[in-house]
Amino acid sequence: MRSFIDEFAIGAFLLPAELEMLQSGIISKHVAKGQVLLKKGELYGKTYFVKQGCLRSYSVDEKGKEHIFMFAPEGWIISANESLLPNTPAELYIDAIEASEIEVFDREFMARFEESPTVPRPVFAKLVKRMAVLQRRIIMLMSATALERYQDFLATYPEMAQRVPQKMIASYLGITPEALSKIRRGLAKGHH
Amino acid sequence: MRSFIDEFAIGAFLLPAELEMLQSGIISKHVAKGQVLLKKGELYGKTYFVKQGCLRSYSVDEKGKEHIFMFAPEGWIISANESLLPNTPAELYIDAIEASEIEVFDREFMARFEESPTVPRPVFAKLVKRMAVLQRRIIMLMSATALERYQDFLATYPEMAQRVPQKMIASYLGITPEALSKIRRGLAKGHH
DNA sequence: CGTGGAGTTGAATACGATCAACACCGGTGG
DNA sequence: CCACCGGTGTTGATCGTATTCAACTCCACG
Repeated sequence: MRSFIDEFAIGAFLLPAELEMLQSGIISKHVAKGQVLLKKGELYGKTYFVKQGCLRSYSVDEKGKEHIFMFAPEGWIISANESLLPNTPAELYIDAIEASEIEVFDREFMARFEESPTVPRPVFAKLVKRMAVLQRRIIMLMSATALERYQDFLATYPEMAQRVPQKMIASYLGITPEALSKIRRGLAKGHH
Repeated sequence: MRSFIDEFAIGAFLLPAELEMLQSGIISKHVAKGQVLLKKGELYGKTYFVKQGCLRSYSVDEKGKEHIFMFAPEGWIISANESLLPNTPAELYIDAIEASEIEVFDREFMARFEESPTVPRPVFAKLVKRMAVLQRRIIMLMSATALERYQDFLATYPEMAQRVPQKMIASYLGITPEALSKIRRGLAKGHH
């Protein structure tokens, strides 16, 4: 169960004193399944690193329907506004879909992070990788059918299909649970 | 017509010698309307800064249909794989939809950039802002109708609606030109 | 001029949403 | 231990939105 500091090799960029100060801004905690960590509109949107378990971020539209923006299993970072900017209200909800061990980067931590005139490359690299994921998702949403998106999801995140309930996969794919059920039926039939 | 160096105040982070070296890796050039700058699959995907004019990046699906990933008017940076990683094949096409003045960051520039253990905060901040744009787009694609997405596009990029042909807006919204035409008719009728 | 791309319109179609009903567990409490 | 319950997933009927295909207009540009 690696910590954020381990995962990003942040230590290598800092003096021991700086490292300790940074660590003091990171709070480890346990969250129960279903626990809501952040609600849309909250200020000082915290950022979370998942050591164990799985979080998700999602929006809720006018009709009360949830749309999952991302899943965050072990090793992932998740925040409520993809902008890590301070004082901007969260755009998403975040909750735990499994009992999880997480690290919380609080307001002071983010502020300290903001002050630095440069950003460690591993952090930048992680962001860049995530951009690629989002880009791919947009292209898929624009050009692929629900079936194709589901197959792509299975190929890209085989483990998630086991871990999360089907209705959440549907929510992530941008379709209804009923539609996903029918797609799966079609796959089962057509396969032999 | 600001340059990349101006726009991101990169100069403030560097010694004069470093700055000059950096500038030597940036090539200014003029591209004609319709000119293709980068094709999907090319290695060493270059990155472009738009001083004047407008570029776009897009994918082409199996049926030959184009899907516009982003427009890049003045002051924007655009690249073919959102990952600025070296040696990864471009995932998108890039071309000029207007005659444009651009700055090209070539392979050496990117390599030099990659070597640095840290990233200037303005560059990071720009990336973070773009993430927020992509996040919003994904939520819209999943939860909003074509009409809502069009209205959101008009509100968010009022100038683009004037500059680019309608079929490209449709392509950006993830719908067909016919569908957009009908949506516009509906708006015109319903409005008085 | 005339030609081709852009936009519009209409008819037929397809894909996914909605609504409603039901089967299938996995608890929880009697 | 069993009965009940709520949540998850399935199925079918119907509806709506956007696609596809084809025809036509209108310019911009050669």
